[in-house]
Amino acid sequence: MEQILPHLDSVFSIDCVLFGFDGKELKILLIERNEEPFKDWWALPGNIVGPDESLDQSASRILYELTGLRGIYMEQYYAFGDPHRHPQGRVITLAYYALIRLGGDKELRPISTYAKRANWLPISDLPKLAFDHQKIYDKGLEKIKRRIKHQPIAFELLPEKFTLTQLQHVYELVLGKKLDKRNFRKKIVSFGVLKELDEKQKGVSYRAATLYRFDKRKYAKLFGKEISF
Amino acid sequence: MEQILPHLDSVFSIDCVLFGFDGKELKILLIERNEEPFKDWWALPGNIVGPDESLDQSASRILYELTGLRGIYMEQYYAFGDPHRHPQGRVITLAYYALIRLGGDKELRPISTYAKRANWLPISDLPKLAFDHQKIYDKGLEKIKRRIKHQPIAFELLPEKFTLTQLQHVYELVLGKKLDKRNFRKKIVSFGVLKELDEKQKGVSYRAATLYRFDKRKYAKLFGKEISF
DNA sequence: ATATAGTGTGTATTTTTTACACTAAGTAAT
DNA sequence: ATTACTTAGTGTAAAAAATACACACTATAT
Repeated sequence: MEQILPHLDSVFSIDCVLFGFDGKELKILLIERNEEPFKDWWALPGNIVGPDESLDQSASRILYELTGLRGIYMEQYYAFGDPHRHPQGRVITLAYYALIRLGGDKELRPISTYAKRANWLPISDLPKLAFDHQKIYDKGLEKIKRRIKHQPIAFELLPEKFTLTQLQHVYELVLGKKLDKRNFRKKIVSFGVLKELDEKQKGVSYRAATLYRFDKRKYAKLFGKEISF
Repeated sequence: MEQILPHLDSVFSIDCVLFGFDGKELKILLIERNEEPFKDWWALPGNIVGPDESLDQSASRILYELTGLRGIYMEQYYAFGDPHRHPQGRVITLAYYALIRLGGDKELRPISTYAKRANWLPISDLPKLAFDHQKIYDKGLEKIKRRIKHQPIAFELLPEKFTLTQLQHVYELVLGKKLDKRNFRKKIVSFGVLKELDEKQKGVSYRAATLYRFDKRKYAKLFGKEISF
């Protein structure tokens, strides 16, 4: 950390807080750095914005390179630019978040060349993070807490077909509090973005719950409108 | 516009959407550019971030240089970085907004060296703006519309002492719709951030309204909590 | 058949939101 | 001093939304 490092010209990067849900816990994707500075530390995946990329494009590319995923709802939420946040020079980083369903059908291939490894770690037990990444993560969590109350983004964390209990679980994890089952169902159904399927959950050793799908058409109409949790 | 301009290295700037309220209209501060590109166009006031400035510091400095104001609530709300948004090179700009009371006690001195002049123009009748500034402004307006519903920021647009009617007027302008007087008063008072003064409005040719002040201590307690309009 | 574990449902109460109209107070003009 | 004018300031009833709360059902495993 204290060794002499080359100076960089002013550059901008994008760091992603990828929230993932595996059915049980909320996790974020972290990489273990293989290079100075902060060698061997855990850090948010991120990269430099290319000279001819738009910011959103760049974020999508970075997400793709790190996870193999495409078509994920991502949103820029803040710029971090403390002059000393990066020891090698002035690097302003734009923070994006994404919500991702883990496990199940598609496997992720979080391969990044500049990292020793990548891993989904539960947010309940995060290691110390490189740079100001703790701050970036904190603000990201705060953002989705706020946003999940007003916009239907929770579905992004779930597989295509899900049960209402799973959906409630997501809300409870993100908001950090228990919700009443009956009231939750009443409300979420009243938004009208869920489609009840003729299908039941499988592989459980108890009464199987009805599966729901997220209705994109109705979602499109609702988007922009205020909903409230 | 089509002449050859020097190429800039990657840089970041800050552009401010300064919303001002003069008692009647919502306005924003614009400057008329005196240099290429977009010479003679109206543009949002903005500037390059200095090498040793934090972003918020930089935003405060820029606001100060452009208006002479200090201690104004400002917030970064988005980064705009289309690769071709600036004809001279890749310039990512961080958008900040501020809410400002116009007229009254302190006069603004919106002096900027690189501009022919600066002017507060009503948002109901804006000229064509340079660069992607229309987009930046649009998103800023959208942001404060959303924020004014959930956080007590409307006061920033009013003088220290104000009437409830004035406050309602601000809400109506920002939200773009009429509100019911009685319901508005009930609600705004119930938030508990207003202090009723023993003082009346002066200089009006009708019954003078009671003045209110914004109670900063209660505000501090409320801040972070959700309120809802 | 029985134990187990999660599913799925309704109602009464409280709180919040909405809709709505007149009197009071001060100023200006005559 | 009367009158006209303009905005301030107030309450209630109805509707809608949020909350609190408990038990029977169903599928599986043993």
